[in-house]
Amino acid sequence: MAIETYYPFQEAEPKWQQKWAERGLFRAQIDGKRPKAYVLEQFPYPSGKLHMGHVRVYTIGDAMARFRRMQGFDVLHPMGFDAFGLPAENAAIQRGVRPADWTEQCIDAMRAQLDRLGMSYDWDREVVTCRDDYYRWNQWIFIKMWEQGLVERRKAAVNWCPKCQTVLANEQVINGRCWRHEDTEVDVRQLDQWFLKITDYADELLRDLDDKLAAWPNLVTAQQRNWIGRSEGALVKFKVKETGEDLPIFTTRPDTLFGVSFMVMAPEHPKVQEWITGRPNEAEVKNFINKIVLEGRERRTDEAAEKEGCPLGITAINPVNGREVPIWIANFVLMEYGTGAIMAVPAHDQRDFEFAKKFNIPIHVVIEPEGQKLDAATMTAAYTEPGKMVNSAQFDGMDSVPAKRAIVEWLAGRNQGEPTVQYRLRDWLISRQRFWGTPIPFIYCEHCGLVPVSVDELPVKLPKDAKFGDGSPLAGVPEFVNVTCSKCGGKARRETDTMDTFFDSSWYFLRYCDAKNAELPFGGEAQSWMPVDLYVGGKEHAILHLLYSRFFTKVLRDMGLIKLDEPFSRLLTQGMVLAEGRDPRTGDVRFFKMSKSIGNVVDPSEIIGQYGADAARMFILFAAPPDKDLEWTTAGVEGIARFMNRLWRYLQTNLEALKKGFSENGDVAPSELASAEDRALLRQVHETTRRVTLDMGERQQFNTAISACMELLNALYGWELRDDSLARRLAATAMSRLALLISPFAPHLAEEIWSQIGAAGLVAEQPWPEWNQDALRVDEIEIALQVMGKVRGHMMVGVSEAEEAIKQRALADEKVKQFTDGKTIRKVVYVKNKLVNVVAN
RNA sequence: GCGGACGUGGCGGAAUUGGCAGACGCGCUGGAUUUAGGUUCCAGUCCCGCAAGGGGUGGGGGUUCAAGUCCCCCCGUCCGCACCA
Repeated sequence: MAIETYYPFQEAEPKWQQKWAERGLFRAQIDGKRPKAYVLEQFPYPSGKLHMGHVRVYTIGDAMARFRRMQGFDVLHPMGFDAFGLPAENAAIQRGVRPADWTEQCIDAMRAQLDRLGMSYDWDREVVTCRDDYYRWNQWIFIKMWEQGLVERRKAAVNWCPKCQTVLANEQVINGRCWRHEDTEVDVRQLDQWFLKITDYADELLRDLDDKLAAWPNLVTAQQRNWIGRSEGALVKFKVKETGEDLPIFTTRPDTLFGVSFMVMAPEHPKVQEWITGRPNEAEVKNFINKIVLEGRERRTDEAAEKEGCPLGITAINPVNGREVPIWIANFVLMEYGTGAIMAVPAHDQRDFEFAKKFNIPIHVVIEPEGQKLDAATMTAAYTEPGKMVNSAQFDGMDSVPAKRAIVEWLAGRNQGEPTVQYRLRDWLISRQRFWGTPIPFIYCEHCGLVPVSVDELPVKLPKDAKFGDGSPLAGVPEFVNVTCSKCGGKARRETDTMDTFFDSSWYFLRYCDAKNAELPFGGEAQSWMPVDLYVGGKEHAILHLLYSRFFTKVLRDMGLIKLDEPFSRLLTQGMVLAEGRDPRTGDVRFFKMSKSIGNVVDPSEIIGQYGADAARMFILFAAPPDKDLEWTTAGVEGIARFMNRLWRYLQTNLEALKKGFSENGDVAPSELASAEDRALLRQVHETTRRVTLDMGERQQFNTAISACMELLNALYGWELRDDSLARRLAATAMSRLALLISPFAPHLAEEIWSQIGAAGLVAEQPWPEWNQDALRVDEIEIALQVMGKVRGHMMVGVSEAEEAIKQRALADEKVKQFTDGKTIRKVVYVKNKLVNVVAN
């Protein structure tokens, strides 16, 4: 009769969690003698409840942290909370609770859940961004940035989310909609706002992607490259005939300059208003501008949108040939990019071509494909490829590619243009008209104007209460707003905008290194711990958090706070957790991202209650490689629980033998074993050790590491545990090894096995096991016998057997003979320890 | 359109450098234990075939003694950006 034995995780898990805490095993210390490993997962927003996605990131990070600790690294594995943000304000509106109280409650609940999962954090370093011992350093950094000229307050066209009731950074607008409200289009408003000059670092942010972040996933570096959008070209000055002023434009195609047949300015271009004022068509132009602006940016930037334009009735003079061309305004030219004005070459740019056709503007061909003539009258599309220059004066006959440079040099010599680089990246709009964020430490003095708060007056604390609902909550708190100027003592008004919460998360990884520093945001300890060796987080931050953090690191470096170019040497972007659900539209059953609307959310607490934290952790690591999406299935979790119980049952069934074996003389050495079965098992113990070590350390493939452990257990079940000392010791070697190897994934079960078998101390403080090359060695190995690349049989060979002898034996093999019969042997290939391939025809 | 990732059994996924495709797990089939169900254990499970054998990693070509892996051309899926001059 089968023994009904189950691993009692309900008792075991809290017991070991308490022991780890008592021993302070996860407190990070660095002595410089041992290698360090900074393992970090993106900290959560404290919503009050962990979801499966959290469990996945934190399990991956914890497995790595535990592994590195056992390997003898000094490990920093901290946790904290990204605690500023709108949900706390919504809670204030809906339930009348203070954002601070609500947030702190949520933090307590989430910390408890993380502990229940057995996460090995150094809680002494906890960082909570909404506490003033953290956000005061946001303010400090902000003022230092101001001093460095990296902060600007200026009027600009900015994105406004009507739901958030605040402005957003460009990175937070997705297809014209708010990143938190997919259903909400953002408006464009002209407002005075605070910007961080991330564009000053555009070039370095781009360059370092190539070499310093070679270990990052391509997906992320490619997205960042795309976002920064470097583009080389030239600035060319056209002269406006009617006013004598310059109209500078940016182009990547100076080789097409001789083909310019019109110019286009963005409708918002400030010069437009100026130049048309008092002209006969003033009203017409203004009507057009209004129409375009009212359409909204999203409609306007849709590629499918019809090209619309309006001539200004003024002319520009082409610096290369003196040709006079009309200036238009049109919906497809954006004020934010380049100079807000372009030269249009319909023959060689598809947009310009469509526009010219629509409005009957001449087309001048200036580049032709090798050996071919282009006729402007019959062209149906722009020719955008390189080719031979024509109709371009002294440049005729040149290849268009080198001609770019030649033309720019020629222009530069006459002071009419210069080579230049444009970026798509915009400065980071950092101010928010919200309450629950870091107050921007500035005041507006009636006499002195904009004055930064002096750093020794920090923090500028948030008031406890405010009125939520309408407009900026801080503006409605007079005690907060009304101040005296620190310079002149006169009446002043405090800035009521707060910082984008991405400011908070752009440097929290540095604060963990020195979390209690009261003098500086962080000190020298950061130099010892940084960079983060493994950063685990979601792909959704590919540009946003990850770009901002890179920017901050470079800024803080240039302020002299740390010597460091990049914060995260290795990045692991984990996939989503999916579960089966029914498509609300088609009714199909398939896997979806867990969501309330589909009703396929699996609550981690329920899983922990039913199967235990270890089963949840192990399933998550086993079901898919970390960077891929994971399909959550109950059957899969049960499969893992079954493995854990099988392991447990082996221990219980053979407990006396294992305890005895463990107490007798330690691990078995290869030289002690005679029988082939024993040697095979010991070899597998070491082979498993090797595989798990490499899968974890080199490849971060936890799924295959766990498979290897399963195979070892299967082998142990298939091996006969005899009633003798050697066999007992071998079984104990295998069992104790399994405890060590699974401990990064299932730390509680590992401790329970370790203690039951009679081992001293905690698994969490054991050194990681090493594999023994002697144990891996074999005398004989089975190789494949192939004829013409097809496997026809197998054969045992001695590891030191001569190649020639092996080939002869292979040729003499019955199966091989059967397939080579009547054919000529052309060649015999031997691959050591793998196969013999006979080529015969 | 540009950029990135990917395509292997019924399913999740394995396969360091080109070297026995399908490890491990789920599911399924048969059997044992059990009053029964569950649990547990044993055997099987890429496809065709009674077998010998043949076919097989999205499709088509190529290199090679040997290709899931390398090269070329297609097809498809997913993700990001998108009138950026």
